[in-house]
Amino acid sequence: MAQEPEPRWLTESEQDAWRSYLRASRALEVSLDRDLQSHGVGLSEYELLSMLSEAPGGRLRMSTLADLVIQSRSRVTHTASRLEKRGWVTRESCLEDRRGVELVLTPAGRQEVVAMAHVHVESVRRHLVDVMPPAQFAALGEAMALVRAAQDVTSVAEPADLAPGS
Amino acid sequence: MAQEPEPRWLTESEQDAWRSYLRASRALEVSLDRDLQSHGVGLSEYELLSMLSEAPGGRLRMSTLADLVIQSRSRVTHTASRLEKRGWVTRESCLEDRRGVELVLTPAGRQEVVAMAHVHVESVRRHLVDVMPPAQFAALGEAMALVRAAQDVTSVAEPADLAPGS
DNA sequence: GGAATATGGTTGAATCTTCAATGGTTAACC
DNA sequence: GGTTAACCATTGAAGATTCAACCATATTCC
Repeated sequence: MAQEPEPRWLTESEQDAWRSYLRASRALEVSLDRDLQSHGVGLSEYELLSMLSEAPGGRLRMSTLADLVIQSRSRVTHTASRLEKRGWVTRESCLEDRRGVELVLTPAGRQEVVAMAHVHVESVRRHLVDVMPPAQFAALGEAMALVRAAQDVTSVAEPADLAPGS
Repeated sequence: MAQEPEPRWLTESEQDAWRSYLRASRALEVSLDRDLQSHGVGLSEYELLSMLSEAPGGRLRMSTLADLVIQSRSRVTHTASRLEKRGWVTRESCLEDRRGVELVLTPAGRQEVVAMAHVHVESVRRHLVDVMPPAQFAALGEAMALVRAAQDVTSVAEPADLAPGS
């Protein structure tokens, strides 16, 4: 309500770095998506299948999955339904917690993920990993790990208070 | 068609860095989006308005805009229509090239962008810039600039041959 | 034990994005 | 000059995502 104080604008070099990040991350996403289209999935669907394939028994609870891939529960529900139609996953209700549902990778699904992984890893190399020296890529990873860590602390007190002024 | 050669899988540390990137970039997008929701726009809409606000005369051709923000022309058309309904932009047909259309920021639109920018820059600082030392952030920017550059060369011969096997 | 609250997941509608097809304009070619 | 090919932007339908409301089960607290 009060007169807004002038924000701390980015310096020119911060601005440059931020723009580079924004544009590159967008372009990267487009490329990775496009390469996966050969298997009829986008990156976010692949991530989901990929997490499943790494989990013991190829099974994971919906909410765990949602947290892992950073997608809303609703989105995971819808995506799971689509993947189920294709015969790549099935749903099973949890034994311990009957509210829960586990998503299970089918044999056909596993076969597909493997095929996708081949395409995907080459894609990630070509568009990201191999475009810079290994040390630089490692540094990129470390910087992004900091970003991720910062997100956590910021949004711990989040699900409840989404209405700053009400 | 031939037996696929085993792909060059990522090493463990490459894998770690890639995962960090993927998760952090997703989480970051969510946070930046959420902070902008207070003004009823997402990051991609803001980007569009922002580009417009920086352009001389607050005007830019649709296709230029699409390239700048890395979105499909169709998406920009639809988004522009929504922004137009809100009174933040108007369309004007080009004088030189009558195929073209220019999107023009209205005074009301400019006022909004300024308000959004205040929120946005603080958001970018909190979630990204200020979570690491300046030198590290600069390095992040440089790495991403390489990614961006690599995209360009990769997709130069792209619009035509999108069907590898047909 | 039982009410109140929190959690897990789904649903359908609204919204946004993608995709393929289209109309209008300009450039290239012969 | 006129045909052909490219480009710009839009359109509408199909597909994906978000949002709010909902049901079922678990947990908390008295």
